[in-house]
Amino acid sequence: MHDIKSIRENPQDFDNGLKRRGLAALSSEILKLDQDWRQTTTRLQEMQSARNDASKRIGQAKAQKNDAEALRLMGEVTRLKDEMPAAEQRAKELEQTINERLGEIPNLPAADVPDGPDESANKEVRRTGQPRSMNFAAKQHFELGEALKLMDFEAATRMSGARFVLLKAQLARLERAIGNFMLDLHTGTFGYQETSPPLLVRDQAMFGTAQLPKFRDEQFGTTNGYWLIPTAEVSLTNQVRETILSEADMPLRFTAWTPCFRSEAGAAGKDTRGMIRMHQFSKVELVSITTPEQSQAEHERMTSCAEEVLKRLDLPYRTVVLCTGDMGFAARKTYDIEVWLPGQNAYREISSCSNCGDFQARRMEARYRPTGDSKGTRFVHTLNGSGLAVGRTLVAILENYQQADGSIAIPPALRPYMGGAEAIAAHGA
RNA sequence: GGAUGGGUGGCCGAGUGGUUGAAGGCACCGGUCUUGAAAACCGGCAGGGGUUUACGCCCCUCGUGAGUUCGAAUCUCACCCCAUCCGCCA
Repeated sequence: MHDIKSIRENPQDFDNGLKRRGLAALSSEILKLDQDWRQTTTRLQEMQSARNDASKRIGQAKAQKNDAEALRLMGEVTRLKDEMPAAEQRAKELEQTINERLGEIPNLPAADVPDGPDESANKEVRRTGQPRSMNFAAKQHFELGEALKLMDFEAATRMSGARFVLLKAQLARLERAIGNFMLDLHTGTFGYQETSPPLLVRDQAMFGTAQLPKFRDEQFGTTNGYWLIPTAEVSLTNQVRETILSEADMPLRFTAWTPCFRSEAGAAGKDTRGMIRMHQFSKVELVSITTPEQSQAEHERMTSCAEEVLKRLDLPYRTVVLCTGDMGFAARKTYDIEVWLPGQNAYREISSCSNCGDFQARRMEARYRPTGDSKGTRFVHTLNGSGLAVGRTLVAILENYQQADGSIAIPPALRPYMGGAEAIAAHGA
């Protein structure tokens, strides 16, 4: 949500930001509504003030038994009140319209975000690790998983339809190992607080992190008004909704390993094979709540925390900064981390780390009180990142650690979580 | 699902029609005292918005929205949320 005051003060900056995102200018339309609202409000407040004043004097007149004066004042108030309802209604309508419009406008890109229309304009900022050379043709993860008889798309489809998968035995355990490994790293080494949050949330929470109102179609909802979280970002970030924190509390760092649910509306035909794009997947999420001064450094830190997972798993990856046209709705700047998938011969997104600035905080009313200042509050900054997508990490391990015979080596960092096993043996071996 | 109780400032908690935006406590900020800290004491301290060059002035907010009234945190209605007990249940 944008600050109407900053639009008033810098309409040109606002429109420029939208333009960088490929959107039309909106400031003049918004400001026209705003001006109308302010005029209406000022007029209404004058009437309210006059009414309050007269009411007070009625009380005084009655106390002094001056019934004539009281009666006269009552008449005055009655006359005043004739005009008030219309102004009240008008002000309310305008306010609602403005809020609806503002709620559907995405965050503005940070100054150092490269301009561009789509992912082709994203900029690689670093490349880490070398794709392993294989003396055989690399297979894709679903070929490997199905050959192992441990990845069952058919059974999943029979009960749930497309975009679901059922993992078995060593692969099911591998998923658990990955999740545990990531949580241990982020809590133990990086100081994130492990959290086990609700997976069903209300409208307000989804509005807070900006899945609503614009992306309703991409969510799963229950028949009685709950939403299934599309990412733990929703639950973790909304922890601070409608609160006023102390500056000393920050930064707050939370992590959670949860299932995520996405309808994948609009993704028809994309990534239909395999488990790259599922209706349900698990992810370890990182969320930080910071002061405005801290958020930029925290963004770099968070990205490096996510990267560390890939380093420890010895998976090659590259980090890109998304261009203005490819960023998500709430982000002011985003790094994507893309892991190398030899079976696809491509880098594929495995993490997305975003600094949302105060955009979500405004929607959630998440504020803090600066130290040494007992008066006044400021909005916090919120950041979120995958640390990492667990399903896609499993995909990456399968493809990068595949052996000629179809078995999968287990990365050393995960072996303690796999009962010491060094490989997932080929079926029938 | 049934029954009851309840939603007040950062937190706890008074307050049932009239200068109450709200006692008291805690927290926080400033000060006195102290070698320093703590304690004690003194003072300050809700949020949002409009308007103003500024000082300031004004409006709104006691879950939300309607209503009664000259006037509502206080009365009425609807809704939302929370708690407890019962039922069901992992």
